[in-house]
Amino acid sequence: MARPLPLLQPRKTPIQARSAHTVEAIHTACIQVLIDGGMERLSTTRVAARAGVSVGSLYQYYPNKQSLLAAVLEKHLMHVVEAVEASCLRAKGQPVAVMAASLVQAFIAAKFAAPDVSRALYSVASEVRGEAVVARLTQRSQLALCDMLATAADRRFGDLAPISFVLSTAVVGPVQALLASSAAEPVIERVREHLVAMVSAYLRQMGSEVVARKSPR
Amino acid sequence: MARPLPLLQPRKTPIQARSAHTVEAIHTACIQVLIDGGMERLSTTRVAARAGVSVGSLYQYYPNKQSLLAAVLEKHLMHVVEAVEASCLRAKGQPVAVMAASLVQAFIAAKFAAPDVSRALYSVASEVRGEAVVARLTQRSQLALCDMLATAADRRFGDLAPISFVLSTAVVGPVQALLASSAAEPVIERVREHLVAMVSAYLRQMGSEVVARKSPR
Amino acid sequence: MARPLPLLQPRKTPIQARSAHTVEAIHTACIQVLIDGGMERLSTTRVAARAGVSVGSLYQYYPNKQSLLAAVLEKHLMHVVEAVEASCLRAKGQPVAVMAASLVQAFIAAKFAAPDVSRALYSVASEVRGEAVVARLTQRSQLALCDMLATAADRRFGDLAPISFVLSTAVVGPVQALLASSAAEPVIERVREHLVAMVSAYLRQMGSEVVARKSPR
Amino acid sequence: MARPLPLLQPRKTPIQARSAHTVEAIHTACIQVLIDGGMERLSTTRVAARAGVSVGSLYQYYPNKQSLLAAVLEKHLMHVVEAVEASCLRAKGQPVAVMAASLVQAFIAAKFAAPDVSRALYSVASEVRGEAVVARLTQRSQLALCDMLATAADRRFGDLAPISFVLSTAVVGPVQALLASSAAEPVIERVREHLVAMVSAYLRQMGSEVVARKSPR
DNA sequence: CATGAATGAGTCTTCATTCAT
DNA sequence: GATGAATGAAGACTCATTCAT
Repeated sequence: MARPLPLLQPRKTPIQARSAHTVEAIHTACIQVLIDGGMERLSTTRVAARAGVSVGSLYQYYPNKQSLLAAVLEKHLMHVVEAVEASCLRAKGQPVAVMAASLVQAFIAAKFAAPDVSRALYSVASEVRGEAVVARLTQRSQLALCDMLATAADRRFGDLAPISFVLSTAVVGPVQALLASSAAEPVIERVREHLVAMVSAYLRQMGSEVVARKSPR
Repeated sequence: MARPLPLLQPRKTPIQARSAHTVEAIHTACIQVLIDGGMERLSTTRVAARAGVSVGSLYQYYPNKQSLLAAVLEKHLMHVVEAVEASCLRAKGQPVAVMAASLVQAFIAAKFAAPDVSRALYSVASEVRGEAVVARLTQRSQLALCDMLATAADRRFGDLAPISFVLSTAVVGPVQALLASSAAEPVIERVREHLVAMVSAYLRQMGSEVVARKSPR
Repeated sequence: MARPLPLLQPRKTPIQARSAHTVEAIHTACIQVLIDGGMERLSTTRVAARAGVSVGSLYQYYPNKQSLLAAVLEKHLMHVVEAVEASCLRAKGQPVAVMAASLVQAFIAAKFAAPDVSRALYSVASEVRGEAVVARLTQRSQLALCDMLATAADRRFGDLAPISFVLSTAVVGPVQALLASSAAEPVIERVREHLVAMVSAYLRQMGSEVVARKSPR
Repeated sequence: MARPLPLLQPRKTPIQARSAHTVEAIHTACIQVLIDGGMERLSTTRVAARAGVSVGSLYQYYPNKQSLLAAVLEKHLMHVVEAVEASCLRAKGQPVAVMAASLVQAFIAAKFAAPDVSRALYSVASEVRGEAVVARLTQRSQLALCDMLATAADRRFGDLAPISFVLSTAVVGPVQALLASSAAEPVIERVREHLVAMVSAYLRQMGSEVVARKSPR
């Protein structure tokens, strides 16, 4: 990946800049092709053509098709995970109701920022390599969730593992269904409220109540 | 497509004695191939070979690869839906906690009856044709859920649509994750309890409490 | 072809009657399939289905696809040849202008009686087996033409062979072009007049003038 | 499709040095296969093999089998059309008898330059795509014919459309028949004389005589 | 380094033909 | 005699990947 840079570099890493641009173009093209053709129609040639580069160049950056897909999926899911992590940080020390709202809100916002992209990547996620990526990033989310949950203002939890597992996976079903049906905004809104309610109720249920003091922490 | 109604349609059946066997063999082979190769390695030739029939025979019963996959997916999901429907019938008139337990239990049991099959079919579900099948059967589940929810002993619900939507989709995420990670029995057990708790809490939360009387019915 | 008839036959050759009907149905179906799919889409299965019989039955009457096509082509061309023969008989002893008109008229009428059939069969005619059929029937036409030409009232011909050859082939080009372009009636009419003029002029040119007597034979 | 205009389009040419060779090889191979197997036995695999390239290469230059055939047919017919056009130019201003001779001579020469190729391509011409090519090029011939006929030294014509139509189509029948029967040289010669006579007589018949003056050029 | 022509195994699908019922 | 299920070779076409330029 990190090829040795030639010794002289008049401008800011010109070659890397070019590479970065190419990689970015390939990445975008891959998603485009996926959106309007699905996994079925995706081919390295097509992606390269759409990106405006040669197939050869594509293979310069990705050793094979699978790795390209994995990279694209990873980047997309990374966004989602980062959104979740950020929301976890923001909700630290808050009551579980706030946590639930923050979490669900962040997840849905991230997924619906580019619904067609999210939709297109589901078929990538169910590939062999894709599942590994999903698993890895899901675990990362769980870490952030555990971190957050441990600081809940109004609840104390026993084993955080199953809770974070459920939290990190329970919303994907409904969201996937919404994406698949190209649901309208108000429908999404209503479902989001329900999910907040569900998660909130779940957390309240699973945690033992903490007697409120003056300043929690 | 048109499943034979139990007692009618005497015609065609005699000759189909063999056909039925062939179709069944193809069906099974398709799942086998899917299990040990995934969508990536699934080809009509491979399926036919595994079924011990010629490709030609496969195409006698399915106009193309997609329709074969759709049929296989449909049959599998139908089992799940039927399990859900049965559980909904059984839990009618019970308190929501019972409903939650019944539902989650039925869904997980159905999915884990043949974990590898369930796992293998996720990649089929994310195909174009697959999504349609999923959507159709999900809706059918929702009908059964609405039916059940309307009879809850301890709660009364306003708009059942979003609730049945959430119920029918919220458990698939966790279950999919469990399947993907080939989770061990105790883990599954623990998650199931959590899911029951979550669904139960959600339903209690969304419904307005009914003052208990002398047990209606 | 002529299978031995069983010894007892109460009605008018019942088996043959049935066979004849089946053969006819297959024949018609073959043309239909040809018309709306071309040679490309023609298959024995399709023809049999369209004829309402089983493939097996089709193979009872025709040993293979080629022979079916040859038979269908032959039957069609036979109509044309018979029309030409009839016109030759009618024009016997007439002046060449009348012969020309009679011939061209008959040929065009025969071809345009069912334009789509004529059109569809061109692709059959260019098959290996088809060319043989065409050659054979063309020769038969030439015999009739020779017969007729020898009786022309106003001209005497030397070598009839090349003349009958040219006559039997010169009109097919224009007619084929008209069929291919689905020309409208008035266009066809105009071209027919031209062809009559051409053939007429040709015959007048090639024959040595006969001094008109009182009763030309 | 877009034939390279002689002096323009410098781009792509360098790399095409090889491509050109490949394309040429495919073209030739296609004709070879056609000659010794007919449309029936023509397959892209076979053509590629005969050309000494891979199927993939064939598909790099032709999107599908049909387009390959259309291209091959077009190239062949183009030769014929160009021969006709050239003969039309040469015969401009001559008497119709000369025109007839020039035209028939050119057509027959073009077709018999490579009789097996001409023969092989008849089956291509009766394909769907082939008919379109034939129609297009026939029209182009008609333009040249009209141009020529308008300058006839000894005749003046009314509506040139039907005449050019008949001229451009009337000789193909006899020629096709000669090709099909692999006629010997003297037979061809005799038929050619007849065709010249026929066309000549036709043109004299259809045009109104022009009073010869001091030879207007 | 980029390019894109070439490869050829592999995919889906069709179809003539046979044969057990 | 009729049927139509089964066969499997063969066809059209695709695509990941390589490598000479």
